[in-house]
Amino acid sequence: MGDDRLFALQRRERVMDELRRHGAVRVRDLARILEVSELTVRRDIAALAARGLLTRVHGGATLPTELDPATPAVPSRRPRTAATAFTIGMVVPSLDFYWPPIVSGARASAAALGVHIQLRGSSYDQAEDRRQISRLIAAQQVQGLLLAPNLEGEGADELIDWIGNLPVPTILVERQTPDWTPTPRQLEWVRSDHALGLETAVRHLHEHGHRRMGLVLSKGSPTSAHLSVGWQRACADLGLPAEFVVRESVALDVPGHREIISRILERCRHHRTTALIVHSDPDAISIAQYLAEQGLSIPGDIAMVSYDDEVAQLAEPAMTAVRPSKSRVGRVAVEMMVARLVEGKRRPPQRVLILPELVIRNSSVNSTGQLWSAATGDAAPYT
Amino acid sequence: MGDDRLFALQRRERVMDELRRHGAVRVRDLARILEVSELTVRRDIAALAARGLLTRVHGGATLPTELDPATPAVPSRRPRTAATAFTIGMVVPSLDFYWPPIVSGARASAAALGVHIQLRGSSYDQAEDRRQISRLIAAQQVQGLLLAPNLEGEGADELIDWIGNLPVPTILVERQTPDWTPTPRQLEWVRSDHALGLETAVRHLHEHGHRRMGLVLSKGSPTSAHLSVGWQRACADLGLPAEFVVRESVALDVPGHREIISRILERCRHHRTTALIVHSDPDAISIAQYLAEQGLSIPGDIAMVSYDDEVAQLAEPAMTAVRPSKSRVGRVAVEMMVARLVEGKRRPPQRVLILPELVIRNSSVNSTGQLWSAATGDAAPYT
DNA sequence: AACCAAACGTTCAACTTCGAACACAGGGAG
DNA sequence: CTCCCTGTGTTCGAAGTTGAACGTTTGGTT
Repeated sequence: MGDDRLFALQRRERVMDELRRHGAVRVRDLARILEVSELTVRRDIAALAARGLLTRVHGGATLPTELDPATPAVPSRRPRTAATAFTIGMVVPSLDFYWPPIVSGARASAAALGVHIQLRGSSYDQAEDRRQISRLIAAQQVQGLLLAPNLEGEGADELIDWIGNLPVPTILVERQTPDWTPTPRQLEWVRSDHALGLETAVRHLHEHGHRRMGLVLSKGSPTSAHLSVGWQRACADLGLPAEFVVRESVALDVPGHREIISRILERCRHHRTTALIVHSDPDAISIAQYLAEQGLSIPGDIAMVSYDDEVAQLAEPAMTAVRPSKSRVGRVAVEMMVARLVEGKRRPPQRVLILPELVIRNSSVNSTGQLWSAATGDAAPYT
Repeated sequence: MGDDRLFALQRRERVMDELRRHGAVRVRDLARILEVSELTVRRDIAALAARGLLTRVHGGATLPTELDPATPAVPSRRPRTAATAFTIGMVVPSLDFYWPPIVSGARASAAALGVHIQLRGSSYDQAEDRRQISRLIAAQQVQGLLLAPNLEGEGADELIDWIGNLPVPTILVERQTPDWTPTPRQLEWVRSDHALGLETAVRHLHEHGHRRMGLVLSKGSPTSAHLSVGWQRACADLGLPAEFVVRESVALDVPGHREIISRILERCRHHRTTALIVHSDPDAISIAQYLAEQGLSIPGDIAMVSYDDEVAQLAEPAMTAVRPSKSRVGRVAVEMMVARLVEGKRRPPQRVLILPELVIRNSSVNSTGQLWSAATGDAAPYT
């Protein structure tokens, strides 16, 4: 095709381009610029308007607007279900550990917004992640994907690239990409700010006089990396030694957990450590139980803060814990996806951090302090 | 006849905008501002009133009210979630530079959600920030605050602490605190990811073969710090020299801008620089103009990318630009605040990054590339 | 209560834009 | 090669938009 005329589709793309640049376009101007008749331009505009990409006005078109007289004045009752009832695919690495609150938050939000969720469990394995995602795509049933693939190890970059080129929009959940991704659009994500959560714990203990702390991390959890970052940052800021880190699971069901805990306490004595931050409630409870057996008091001899707050309140004494709001992560993920599906490419990519809360109970400050803290808790700035 | 008159729909948007800004409008004033007859304004107002977007009154119109005699007593009106009609205070450092799109995004979102916005202009000065914020608090009229204080220089930490202890919830807009803040709750914020935006520009130029680039930053803009971060990061990742950075404003209204530009081009020649990224469209346009005068072609001799995309499309050639969606920042800020006000303390703090888009025009790749880009644009993952 | 100026609505006219009908060109399938 | 479909252009009556003129209503003032 030797002539420089554009294909219809290209021309419409240019119309949208002009529109985005100027906010409004005039049929007459477009006809001149594109070197086609005004009627053709009108037909283009009509086609684009039919897809809701712009709003027709007498003489041209503007960016889509609520004032569009073509859309019914009062959508009145249900702006919800009318929205073509989206189905969102969700692939999480585990269905019985860490993820249930996230999934349930997502489900609740989906129900409220009138969309469906197709859930797939994967393992913490990239090949399995891909298989599950491919199946969802192949079924042609989902308009968007919430993913939590394994991004550690070798194939991470390639996997990110693959995800970014899937034919439906994707949002990563509890995962973070490098800032810049080589994908057509920058990937979106929503995750808990675990680093900040851990920092909050360290500073809480620091405020109550502790100067030597230890950190016990669950082995093999993707959360550990973030916790480690927060630990380093907090210790650096506060001028604390950051070397006391143990990477061992010590929950009651781990064989040999008593020996590991015993070694940890050995280190505590040696370093004069007065506080421990423990990832995962079961591990914290296990340590608390061992301490009790040894006749050591919490928080008198050792203060403890647990990270996760699933069952921390069941410990004896009730355990101060950092609580990342997992259900909120699921909820925000669904809300973001619905917004993306409704608004399409007009919506710029977003990335959201959900900040964990510190729930102060009795394992970190003695109960008089607890009372005080509860009192001021109620007097917090707003309700 | 370059008809610069607005379309009817745009005019009506302006009417709604004025209305949101002032709470009420007069037919006479609108006719003068919009440069149409009063009759036309009346017709617009009548049309908007018919959709329930405003209430007609003798002489003009006001925001919709239940007292509107035109509306029947049937409560089948819009989704007036405003059972409690929140008022949100907003303090921005400037009312005529950078901030108007953010404010207007916030206003539109507020109107959609049925809340009011009280706007205060400050300067880029902490004392003035405090005064404006204090006034809003003292008036007892606002239930929440969107703030963009100056957090550079001495008193930043103290100011953050002060803000965190205000008696109403606050959200920072286009500002970021240190990760951890010593406030009762961690501060929330929403901001453009300018660093990522700049990184996108660098990588775009890198993809098209440029290996030596320069960065021109507006002097004294709070955005510059972020841009500098993105520049360092991108150059480090790509293995490019990162030393060519100029911190001078070179817009046409800066005295001596020609000398500065001339020195910049001198450096370009010396370093064999083939691409420039320029913060702020006016500065980029100014440089483009100078290049044209010198007989240098864009992008042939020097490729250019502008940062901000306010007027980049008006340059000759139309300028490739990074566009941070400012209106979206305002919109998300209001949505976050309303969510916070509705949900109270149950809602964990959130922090949101809005990612800028790269708008590829003709100053960075030659126009054959444009055709290609338009064609593949249609094949984008989703619509 | 009477009055007046401003605001409003109706009607008509000038002008612009829209779209239906028909004609024509070009590429792909049979 | 022909047929057919899609996309495009021209013409012309229909429909939409705006503003001037003028009579009517409204809100406030004397």
